[in-house]
Amino acid sequence: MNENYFPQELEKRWQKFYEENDVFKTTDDSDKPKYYALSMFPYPSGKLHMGHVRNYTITDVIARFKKLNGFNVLHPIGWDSFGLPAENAAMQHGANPAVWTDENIAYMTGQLKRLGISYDWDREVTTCKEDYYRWTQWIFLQLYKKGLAYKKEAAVNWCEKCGTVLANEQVIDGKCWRCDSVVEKKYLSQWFFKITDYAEDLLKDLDKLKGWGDNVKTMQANWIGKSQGAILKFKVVEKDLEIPVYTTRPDTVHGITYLVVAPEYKNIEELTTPENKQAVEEYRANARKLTEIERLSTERIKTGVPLGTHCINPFTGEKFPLWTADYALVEYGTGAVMAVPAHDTRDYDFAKKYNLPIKVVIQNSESPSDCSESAYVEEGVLVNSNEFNGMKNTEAKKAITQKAVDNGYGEFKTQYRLRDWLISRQRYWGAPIPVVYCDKCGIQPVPETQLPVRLPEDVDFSVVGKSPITTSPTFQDTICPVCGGHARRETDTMDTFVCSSWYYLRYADPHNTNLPFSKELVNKWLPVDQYVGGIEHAILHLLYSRFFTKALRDLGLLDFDEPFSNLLTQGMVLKDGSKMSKSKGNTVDPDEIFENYGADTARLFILSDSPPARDFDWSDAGVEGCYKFLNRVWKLFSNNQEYITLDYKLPEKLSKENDDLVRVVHMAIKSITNDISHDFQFNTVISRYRELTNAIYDWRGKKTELNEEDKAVFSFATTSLIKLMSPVTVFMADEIWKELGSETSIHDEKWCEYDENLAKASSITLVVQINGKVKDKIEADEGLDNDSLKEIAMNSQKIKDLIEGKTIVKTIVVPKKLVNIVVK
RNA sequence: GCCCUUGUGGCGGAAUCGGUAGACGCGUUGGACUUAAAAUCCAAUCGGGGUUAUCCCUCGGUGCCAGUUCAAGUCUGGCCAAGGGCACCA
Repeated sequence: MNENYFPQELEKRWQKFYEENDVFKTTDDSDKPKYYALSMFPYPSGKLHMGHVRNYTITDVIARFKKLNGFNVLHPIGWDSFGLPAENAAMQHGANPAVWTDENIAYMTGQLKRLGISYDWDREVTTCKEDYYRWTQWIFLQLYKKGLAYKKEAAVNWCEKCGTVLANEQVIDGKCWRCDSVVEKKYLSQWFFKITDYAEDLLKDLDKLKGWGDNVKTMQANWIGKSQGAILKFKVVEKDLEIPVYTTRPDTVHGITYLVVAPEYKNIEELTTPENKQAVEEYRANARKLTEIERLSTERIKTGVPLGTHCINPFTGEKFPLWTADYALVEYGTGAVMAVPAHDTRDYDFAKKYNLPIKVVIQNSESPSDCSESAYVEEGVLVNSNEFNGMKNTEAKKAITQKAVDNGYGEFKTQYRLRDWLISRQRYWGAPIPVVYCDKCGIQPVPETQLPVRLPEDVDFSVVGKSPITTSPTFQDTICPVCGGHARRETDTMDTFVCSSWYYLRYADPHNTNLPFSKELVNKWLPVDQYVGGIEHAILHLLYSRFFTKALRDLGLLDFDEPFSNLLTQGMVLKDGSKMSKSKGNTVDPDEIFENYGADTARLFILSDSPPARDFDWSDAGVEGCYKFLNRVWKLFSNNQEYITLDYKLPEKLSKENDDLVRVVHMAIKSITNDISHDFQFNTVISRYRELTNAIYDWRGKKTELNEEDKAVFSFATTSLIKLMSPVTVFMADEIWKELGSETSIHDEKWCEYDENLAKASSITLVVQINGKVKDKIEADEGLDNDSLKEIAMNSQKIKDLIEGKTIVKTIVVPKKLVNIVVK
């Protein structure tokens, strides 16, 4: 064994060995219980960054730990490989996106292997390959048949820079999630998935996700945005029309003083009188020009114009005017709002500005407000509300809605904020949407037998302002599957989030050529036992995947409701207090770390300083410290190889110091096992490695000669240490194991077991408190009962002096730990 | 405005049940080895005060203010700050 640790040489050797011997292959037929560990698959951007390293190392340690504990572990990887960067690179360098993507995948695959992640590469899934995207298209067709995929004209989010539409989830603060440019509204006919059909399911089933953090669950709940209220219908005086509004405050219905429709409201022209037409047209044109950001700004002063027409309040018979204002949103509720200025702050501001009446209908009985200064939005009792006067407003919500239901001008209504998922993209590098447009038959799905609809290669990537796919001379012209006549292919491709919404299912059955996956295999491996990835996917990917799982369940393709039982959202990797990014120039290249210190040091360090869920601050000194520690472990073995054997036998009876070391080992096994299995607290796991190493060094330092008993104890301690470290420092562990004479890999060993009786010190430190303050510490035997502990405490000279002349009120004894004497 | 998360030394962070606050590491300081440096090893390291025959004693201390308790980083109530999410959603 080399005296010194040379990770560069040994890691390369082991990597080659693992690859040649296919050691991480997972079989479907095993008696062992299954465990599915999954990292969010990467976009093949070119190189791994430290966030990847952290993500994959965490999952790898979990996978390896489960394998050592007797599970049949599925730990796959793949590539989320459709998307804009490949296309942009193609435009800039004239390269084909497929070639660019393949090169990146090849390089990053090499990095993952260097990092020592135990993937079953046989199950690798690449979303841009035909054998994958044909099934993405197939799933689209199943959703289409079920009515869950549809095309409609709508105001959609348009990113000019990316040249495509975006889903609501991809618009962050009015800006594109990818390129940060301001998003505009456009009216376009686009493909949607009907995720809103699952709004209630997606919300309700969050309760089933015990293994998810509350932060992610509340983010999803907020996004789904359920609210309960009523639809109330108001007759228009001047026209034979009815305007339905959605409200969560039917209790305030007697306080309506005007009604607002959105500028894009469908009947707005009909509702406008000739005298008001010009002003309304101008207002609407203006509203159209505003960006989403301007329009949604809460600081902006509310504006609007009257339409000239009126509605009747069926509860009071009162007539009130109709207005249009852009604070009413066409896409939420019915696009119309009943305005109760007295009890809604937005309506209040608007009414003040335009001198509209304010009518109080809810009051706090103790301190009535006339709403001359501000709206009263708290709970209270109804006034000016006919038969409902005196009723609590919480009860009135129900009673008033019921009256509307009974009289045919209203209904109870649950409303969600969630919108349908816009999946069309006007881009080349994605899975083509498998439909054609026939001049006679209209929209027709491509028959399953004709899948995949291949991406054309005869395209011009240099075009500006349209998708390269439209430049193909061969792609668009096709034949209608129904009538055989001329048809055009859809040129939009699918959002890459469609591809990533089912990849975790494909891993269960990656080579299936008849179906995306067999029901049997997907039910066997899923749900994912542990999913690990970044918090940035809290809504996007995780919500879409949950939707897909539910939709595929309803299609009869699988039998579970939720795809991911446990979710670990890892924190960001920071350097100097901010997120590592190329623009800030504070990135650390994993290759450099592999080169200088080896992958084991990288793995150890990325787990060592923070718990996985928290942000991790990269420090060069920390890397150095981990490298030193590995050297220390290495030397423990290289300097003592002659005393360490794998087939040692611990004698029954041990000397005191040997017994102590054995106990330290058992304690380490216990705490490491607990820390990994409970919260994946790898930072404390690594602390235990260091403590155990320190304890072994201390023990060794006291011995010049080792007798047979010593050698057995030393062997037990050192081999336990390296086994405990093996999920983290994978190469070093295998190398040392081999040097110790093993024919088989340390990764095929069983996890260390501990004896509860030995996993504690042979003596205890009895803490003696007076009035809750520590006054003395006394070494005592481990097995003493409470009375004996009390006696020991009372016999302490120090304690005797301190309680001299005082009255003992009572004495509390915590078994094996503490005596507290309460004195006056 | 609403919701979630987090507040512990110079720093990252430990601390099953309420029971020794600061494990482990980084950094710093001192020492050993060395011609010297690096590496390595040893020791010290929350703050104030006392005594300094360096071993103790004592007080304070986990964002702030109260409370419960023999005992609170941990439980309860009320605040404050930071990070994140949602938001003219009717």
